[in-house]
Amino acid sequence: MRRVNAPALDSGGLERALEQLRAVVHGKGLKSSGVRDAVARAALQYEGHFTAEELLTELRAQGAADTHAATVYRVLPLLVEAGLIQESLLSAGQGHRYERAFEREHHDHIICTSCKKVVEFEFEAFEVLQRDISEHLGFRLTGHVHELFGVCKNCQRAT
Amino acid sequence: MRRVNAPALDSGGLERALEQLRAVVHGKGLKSSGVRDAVARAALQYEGHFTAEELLTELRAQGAADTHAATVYRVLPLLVEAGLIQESLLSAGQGHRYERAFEREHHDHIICTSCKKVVEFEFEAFEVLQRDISEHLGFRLTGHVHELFGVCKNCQRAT
DNA sequence: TTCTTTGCAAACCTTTTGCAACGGA
DNA sequence: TCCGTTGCAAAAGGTTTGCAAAGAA
Repeated sequence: MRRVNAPALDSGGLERALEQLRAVVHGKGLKSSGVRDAVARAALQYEGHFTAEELLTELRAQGAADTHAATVYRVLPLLVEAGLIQESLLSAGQGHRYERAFEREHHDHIICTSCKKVVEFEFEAFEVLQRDISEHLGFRLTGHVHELFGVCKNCQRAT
Repeated sequence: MRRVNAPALDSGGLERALEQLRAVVHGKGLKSSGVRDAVARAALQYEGHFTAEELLTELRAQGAADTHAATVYRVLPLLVEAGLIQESLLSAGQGHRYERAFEREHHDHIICTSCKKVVEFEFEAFEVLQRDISEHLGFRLTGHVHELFGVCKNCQRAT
């Protein structure tokens, strides 16, 4: 088991990601667009987890003042489909959350219910067991959600 | 690992559950009520997973014609607090889902992404590993969400 | 030019809240 | 009687959609 960190995507990675997005977009018979690329860039460079609303705020802070919420909501599923981001922190309620998936390794989350801190980790044994179980139950495994909740060291001490 | 089934709650279990609800309610300085008990009964007897809306439909089908959605939304968190039901199928999107928790063992879910079938299972090894990991990361584990997605045997064949 | 994308506003859906009437202890 | 509960309607929060103008190929 090990913690997993999310180093920022460098400009090369950003380029590769946008390239991948364009490939998917063209593959679907759609067109590229500057606005969509801007949303993708903001999502890829966002540090940590974000909602549509938070991404919009970030976009506006970056100068894309007239980007509209509806556009962000329209672009996010495309970015998921292209593998640039993925849904995450499903249990957080109210508002879907996303995080970068492009050039980032698989991981699960443990969340402090007191201070909301999120630690990301990877544990191969889980992955193996999940595949075993799925097979036993007659399923071909395609994905999973695995979130742990607890109280972190800091918050335990504070009590 | 084993499949876990949810046998219906018999009238004795129903009585115990309502008793437990009353205890929690009184413990909070609140009052019992017929409407709340009716919502609890419908929730406890609901087969499978349900949303607030679905529970409301069921209630009305059972003759509680004037029960209002707002009431259901107000009662559900109480039922969770009293341990009669729990949130479940977080990943299903649009609308919180619940299932009975009272006199029912812990389990996780695997969902067929094609036909939406849900199989419930219990795997002690997961529980142990989760505790280990949490400890390693400095957390005191208090809960988790674990949902697997895949394609069930039937749907694999159908392809 | 031909479609797709975007901004805008309105619609939607689920859930929450204020309030007056009702009901339990 | 006192205070919590309920129905109702309105509001709120997140997301989707119809439409005309703007943009990509």
